[in-house]
Amino acid sequence: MPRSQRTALTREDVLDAAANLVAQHGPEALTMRKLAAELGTAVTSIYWHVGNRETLLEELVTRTVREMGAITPSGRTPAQRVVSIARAQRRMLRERPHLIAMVHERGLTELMFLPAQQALVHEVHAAGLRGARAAEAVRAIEFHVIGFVLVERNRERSPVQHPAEGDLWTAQRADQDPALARALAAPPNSERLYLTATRALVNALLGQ
Amino acid sequence: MPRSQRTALTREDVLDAAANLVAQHGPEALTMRKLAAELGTAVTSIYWHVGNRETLLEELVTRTVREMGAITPSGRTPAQRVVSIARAQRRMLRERPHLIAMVHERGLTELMFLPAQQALVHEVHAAGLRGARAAEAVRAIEFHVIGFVLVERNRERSPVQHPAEGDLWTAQRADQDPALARALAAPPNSERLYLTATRALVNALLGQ
DNA sequence: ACCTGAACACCGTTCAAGT
DNA sequence: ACCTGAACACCGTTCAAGT
Repeated sequence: MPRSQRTALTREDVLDAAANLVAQHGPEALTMRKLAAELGTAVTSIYWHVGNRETLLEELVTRTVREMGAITPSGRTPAQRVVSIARAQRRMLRERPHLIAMVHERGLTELMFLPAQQALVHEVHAAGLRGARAAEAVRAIEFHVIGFVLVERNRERSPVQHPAEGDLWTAQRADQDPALARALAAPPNSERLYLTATRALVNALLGQ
Repeated sequence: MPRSQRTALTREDVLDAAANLVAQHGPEALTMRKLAAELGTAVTSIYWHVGNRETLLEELVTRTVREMGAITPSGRTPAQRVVSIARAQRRMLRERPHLIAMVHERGLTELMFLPAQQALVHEVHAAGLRGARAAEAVRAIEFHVIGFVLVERNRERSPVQHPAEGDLWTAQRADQDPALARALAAPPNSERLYLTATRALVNALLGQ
């Protein structure tokens, strides 16, 4: 949908159109020529507004980092509140896969997670951890959350597996445990797995 | 270093040169023209041997998957052996960052991890878990290992953080805990963090 | 201040032609 | 069976020129 010709092209117009392209089809779909076509202008006017492709992407990343912020923990115990933070983060991350991937690539994950990190510090403190030990717990949780979402995304994007998942697991291979073989042959229930793993880790770290 | 002109170019020559380029500078450094220059041939002879760029990368990925295999757990208890598997995997993954990233992108992580997965099943079984519960434990550990390495890589590749890490954390923000603030301001000790997090998770999952 | 087309140096890929 | 150069359709970017 080309933009109305009535008003002059603005930097915001360019950024919005670019964000749209990236959100829908990923950064590789953002070519300067496609973007120009989308906006109904010459390729070169884009350069006037945003410099070049790299700074354009950079700007989209900065926007995303700014947007990710509000964290409101819920639950009675510190452990429950930490788990609620972890779940909220996963949800937010999964809503913007392409943009988040770009934030990752540019090494701004840390900055993006600062608000959540502060909330985690608060909870870990409430659970009685202090100093270096508290810091390690916070980081272990952060790595877990981000790592899980990365792995999850990865699996979802993946094309058909070379050997289909089911073929890899037979009862013989699973030490004669057919139920185990069946469970490993099926795709994992990420929601449930995330909750189990998060709870296990948090409980172990907070020592409860 | 251009290859000797004495013998005919083989498919292996092409793959080796490509693997070198990718291992050193990442897949974006692999252009057909650079590769041809490296091999001292015309761009188009590469096509005769390997089809096109995509199948060339595909072949490198297949090689990498094949190479990652041998896992020999060590330790007395199942929990210790699981931790030893997790550590070995992290080491192997960190040795081939670019190639591993390509395996991830193509969704072959699962296949690559099958041998390790079988070892994990064995240990989880030895710890007394069965059926769906055992499967979930295995998967939680796998997600943890892969996720951790992904996050770690991510942080290492990252350029200078927009606000330097130290600036983000002051004692006020850390609930009046200077030691905590100091720990969060410094870059994490990944080795130690990995061990702590892995042990916490494994112990919680195996119920020991 | 904003927009334009032409031109440049790169890509991956195809193809007809050579040996 | 293997290799070649020419040509095509794409890129991002620069620049002098327009209004």
